[in-house]
Amino acid sequence: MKLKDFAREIGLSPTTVSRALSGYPEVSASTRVRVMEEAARLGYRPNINAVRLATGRAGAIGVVMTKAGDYQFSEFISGMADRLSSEDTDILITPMIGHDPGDELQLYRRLAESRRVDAVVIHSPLPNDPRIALLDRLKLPFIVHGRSVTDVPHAWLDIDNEGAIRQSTEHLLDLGHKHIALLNGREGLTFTLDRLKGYRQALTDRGIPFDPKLVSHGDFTDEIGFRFARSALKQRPQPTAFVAGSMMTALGIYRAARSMNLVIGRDVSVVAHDDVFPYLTAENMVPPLSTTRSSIRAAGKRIADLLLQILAGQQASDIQELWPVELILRETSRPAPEEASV
Amino acid sequence: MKLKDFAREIGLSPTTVSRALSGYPEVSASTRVRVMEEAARLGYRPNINAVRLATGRAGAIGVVMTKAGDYQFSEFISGMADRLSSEDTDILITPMIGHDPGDELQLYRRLAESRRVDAVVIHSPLPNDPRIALLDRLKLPFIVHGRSVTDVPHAWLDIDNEGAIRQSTEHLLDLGHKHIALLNGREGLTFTLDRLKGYRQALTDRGIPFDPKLVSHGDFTDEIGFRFARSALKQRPQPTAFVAGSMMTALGIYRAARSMNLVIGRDVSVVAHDDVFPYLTAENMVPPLSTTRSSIRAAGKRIADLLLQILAGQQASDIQELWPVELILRETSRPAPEEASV
DNA sequence: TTGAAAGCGGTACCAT
DNA sequence: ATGGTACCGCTTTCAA
Repeated sequence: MKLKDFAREIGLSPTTVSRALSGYPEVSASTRVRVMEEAARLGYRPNINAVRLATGRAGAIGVVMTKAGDYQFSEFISGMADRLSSEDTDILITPMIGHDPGDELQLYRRLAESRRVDAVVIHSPLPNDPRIALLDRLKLPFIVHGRSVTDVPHAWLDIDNEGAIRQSTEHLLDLGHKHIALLNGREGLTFTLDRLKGYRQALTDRGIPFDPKLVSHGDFTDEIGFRFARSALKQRPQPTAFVAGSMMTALGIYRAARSMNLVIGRDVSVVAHDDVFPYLTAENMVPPLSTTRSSIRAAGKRIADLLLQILAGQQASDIQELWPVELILRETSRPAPEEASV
Repeated sequence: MKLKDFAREIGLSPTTVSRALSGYPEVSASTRVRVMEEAARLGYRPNINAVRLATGRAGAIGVVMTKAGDYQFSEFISGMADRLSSEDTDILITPMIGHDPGDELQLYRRLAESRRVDAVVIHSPLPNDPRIALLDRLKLPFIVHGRSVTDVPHAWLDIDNEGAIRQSTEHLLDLGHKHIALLNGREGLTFTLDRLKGYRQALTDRGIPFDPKLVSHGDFTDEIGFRFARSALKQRPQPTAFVAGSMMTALGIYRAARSMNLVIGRDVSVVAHDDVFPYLTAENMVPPLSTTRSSIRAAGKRIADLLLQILAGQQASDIQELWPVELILRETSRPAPEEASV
């Protein structure tokens, strides 16, 4: 059933029906109620494509699937979905084509040109991220999940990566650890740099020298955690503690320690960052893992909310949220073992 | 730039331009080439919403996010995205509202009515799944990832769950295990029933009695794996092997065994089903995990492909794919320990 | 092979 | 408060 038929059916003009259904103020309350009831009864629904063509709105928020196999992705999306379920806005997943950084820019360009999304989310920004400059130029509204360093004013939401890692490192230093390894994210990303900053700051404050051999970069996989932890644990002096970027890398560290007959929480301390996943929880690990915690699901939810605000006219450059991160002590951060002669 | 302007610009009618760009046969080759070149040069792109209104196509495939925190979700979506990146078809994630089964049906109804997707994917079907009957009635094309048991003819793609678990169980029986526990999926789902069937079949074939206390149901989380494994390992006779539904439950079993000072691969054997995740791989576990393997990413890719075929006119009821599952032996499936006096 | 014009199903301006 | 109607930008029938 189309608007015209429906309107005729209930003896009103298409205009009035459209207004009643869209919540315009100039319709009388009684008419509105009647229209809504009739619509429900007769099962009338506006054709979404017609609405979009007429209004110019796409009714969707775009998310580019940057790379395969990011296990944080679904939690984030799920958070967005949570917020958007009450709106008439969908999430549009656009596959990343090719592998060059240039391909990704091309993708955003096409997304903007095809007008199939009203706004997009940018993940894992670089300092001075070219996507930000591009979207600003294309005038496609966006919000950055994470932070960049750029002159282009824009909306962003980030967790306090620097503070989180500083806290973790300080906590381990408090426990007497002198050789603390850091499993950082992919090189070049802003959050990776922020984490390094937090780590170095904590060391500097205590007068502990920075040793680049104790820092690694890479994706958050169990594999990379395992490899780096093993090689780090073979160094002398042996590190007595790890600050891990994610739950997956922490799993790798556990595995590496076991493979070398070291006991987590006794020989080796670990603090990891936990994005909070329903299927793998820090308190359930053996031993329970000390973490800095920040829900990526909550971030997705809030980001959807902020985008809706931007689309409603809110100034994007006014939106900047830095979320604090909570350090939760469990059983993997323990006093450093006595200095052994190695 | 709109079609009209573009057409005027290059001295042709909108009709011809439209046809040239959409690959209609009646346009002369030279005209087509010229139009395409000019379009690229002048940056003309059809407005997607206008196309959709005119054609009635939504240009998107819908996926309902059934529940939060499914770590398989992003791999599957990523596979779909892979196939769709060359098409003008997006993936639309629709958040699940509410928690009743009825809410989900309502959601599909709205999805169909709003015509914002051309087709949908159904996950985790029940035998005789009501969603299938509904979509069939609503005439919204769909494919089932998994299988149902229904009179409604429909497209589906599934892995051979029964065969996979039968193989795993037989393998463990071959190794002399007599008490094999099964960590199955959520109760009532078709794949859960299929897996149980495979397990029981293998036992029956060897004349081993079925013990319901050795079977558990639930989500694929580390937590559930841990809990069930611990309680199973406290039973007498103690199970000497586990067939696990997922990598996450396998992690839980590893953890449970360690917490009871049992050694995986010696005291306790494990075979798990692996959906293949880039961030957590069976060969990297300690010890490397024997698995039945089937890529969920490949399934997503193929499902997108099949949906495109259906949208192109292929008969949905002709599409039924059952994927075999490969058993890969690593170090966690070993001969049963000598019968101990307990 | 090309073009004119009537849809597709709404929204929103301008009247009343 | 309600209605008439010109768009929104493309596709597709029909005619040439």
